Amino acid sequence: MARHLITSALPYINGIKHLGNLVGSQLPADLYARYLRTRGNEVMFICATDEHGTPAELAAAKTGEPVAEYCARMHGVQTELARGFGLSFDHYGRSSSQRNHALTQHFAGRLADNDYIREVSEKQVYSVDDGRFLPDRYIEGTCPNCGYDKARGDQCENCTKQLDPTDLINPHSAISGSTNLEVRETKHLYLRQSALKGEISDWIDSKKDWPILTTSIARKWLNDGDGLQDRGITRDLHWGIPVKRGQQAWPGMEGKVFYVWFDAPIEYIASTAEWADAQGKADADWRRWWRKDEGAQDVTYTQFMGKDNVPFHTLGFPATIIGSGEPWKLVDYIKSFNYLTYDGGQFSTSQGRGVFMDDALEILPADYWRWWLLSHAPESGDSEFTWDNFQQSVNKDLADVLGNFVSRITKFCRSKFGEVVPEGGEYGREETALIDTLTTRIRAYEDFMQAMEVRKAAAELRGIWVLGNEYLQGAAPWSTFKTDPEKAAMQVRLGLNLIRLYAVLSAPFIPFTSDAMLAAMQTDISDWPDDVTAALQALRVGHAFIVPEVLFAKITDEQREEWEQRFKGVRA
RNA sequence: GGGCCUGUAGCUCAAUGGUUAGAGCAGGGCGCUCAUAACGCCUUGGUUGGGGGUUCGAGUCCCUCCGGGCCUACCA
Repeated sequence: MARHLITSALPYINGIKHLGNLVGSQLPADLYARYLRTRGNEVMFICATDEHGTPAELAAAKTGEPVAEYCARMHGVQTELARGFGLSFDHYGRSSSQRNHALTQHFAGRLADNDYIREVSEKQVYSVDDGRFLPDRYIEGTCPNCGYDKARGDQCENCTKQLDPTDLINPHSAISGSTNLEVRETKHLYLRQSALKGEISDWIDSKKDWPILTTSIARKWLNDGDGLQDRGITRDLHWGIPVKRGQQAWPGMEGKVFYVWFDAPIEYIASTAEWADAQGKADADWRRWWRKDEGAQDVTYTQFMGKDNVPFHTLGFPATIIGSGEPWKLVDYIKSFNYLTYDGGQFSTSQGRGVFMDDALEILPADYWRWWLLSHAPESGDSEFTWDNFQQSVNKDLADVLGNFVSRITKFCRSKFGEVVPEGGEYGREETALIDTLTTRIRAYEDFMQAMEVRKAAAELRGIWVLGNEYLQGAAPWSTFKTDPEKAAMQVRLGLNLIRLYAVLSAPFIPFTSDAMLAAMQTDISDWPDDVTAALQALRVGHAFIVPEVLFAKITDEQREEWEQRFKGVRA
């Protein structure tokens, strides 16, 4: 039994995530975790909310809540939504946890001890009226290059010129509008990534099987310009992990916190510790997933993330781990995704554009979304969500191919034999042919799942569903019943067993429906079909079942049009 | 500006440099009547964005042009 550690990129705390966020990390990670579990592996699937940084403080200020309360509340909201989508985290932690405080401070201390930290004194813009230093992008003004009056301090969106905040004409705070800005001197810690460039570069080069998207982004950062740059890992904010050197005070760093991108990946580890705490387990129980000297040497660690997260996971976090000089587990495989776009534009949390997780669950069950998103996962390039495509795909795949298959065989059985697996008849040529084809396709499905080829796995699974309809059409029990009822019984028995088989195979994609299918078949036998012939005999003669409700109601044209209108603009 | 990704049927996508570029959906025809007007079979549909080059052979490699997207280090 292999051991698999799986992490999904941490969703940021400042609001409800949209479908693009979901499909870029949490959902495919869940697919993989569920698959590996059902294949008998020991799995630790970890996620958490990412709670620090300026946007969290501003979001809290907007609602009038203290930031700690805001984060606690939003963590609760996101936890419920994760549950609603069937995300099977072993633990959904918080980057603001005490575990993460201690670990982040520990890593900083180790990095300092190993001379991978340097102090840098720099000048930053301070907004007197806001009472805070402003990140470059929170300063607005007129672009000196093109005259655009809403240029940001890091870049002008209009002419794309890169800017320094001090370049702006009439600079003002993007938060309050205040022009009462001054440049102040402040001191920060930098992680000397440049000193680790060689090691990180060699490590990336050794990953021959990683997606091009992952390695090309990493190489770009490693080799662009002067190569990998040192990175500031502290900020002048109130909300965050106080800068400490291990458990010691860090002279000169009083009142400062670690940069959110320094502590967020460490939360993968901390969240596993939170899991142990929540389960009443010992430290050794989480450390065996992370410390190669305490049991993690045989762990396979896979990370899932959108492409925007790749630099921090290929460079920053590995630099932290390598630089610590301690035997923490480095990631073995990074599965990265492009973006899902919405009707030709971008999904946007800040602009409220697109479909958000709460809206999605309000209008349709989770499995509709899981199936569409995973079968259209943006693996080779950005992919687009349109209501038309969504309606067509879901109706065809789920309602017609799978749902209707379950419906037709259970209802036929009920009308001819009752709600019980019928007796009689033996397999003939058609049945052995079906089993051969099923076996071939299930093995292909396993390969795609193992390789995290999400779309191909979905297509293969769909193909397996189709085999059921093909079989029924050829076998035609409604015909054979008239001349050879025993043969019809055998055909129906096989059909009913296919439902159970499909429930098991489909569980990683559509777990709720899978449960409903098993419930209808009144069985909890969910072993993986290593032997298809045996798997198709799980429901024995005389076993009672229930004809289930329609598994997937179709999306009507009226619904599609209504949703198209409803989600057209921006939401408040 | 620089870098990376991408462009294949009406749509969404496949195709270690190697038969005649394949699937699903949509469209057309036939069949079936168990089923959510569902299912099955057959079928139409391509100058692989344009142009050059390398090769016995290019969707695939090289050059160039055009279109789309992303990143470019203080948002996360």
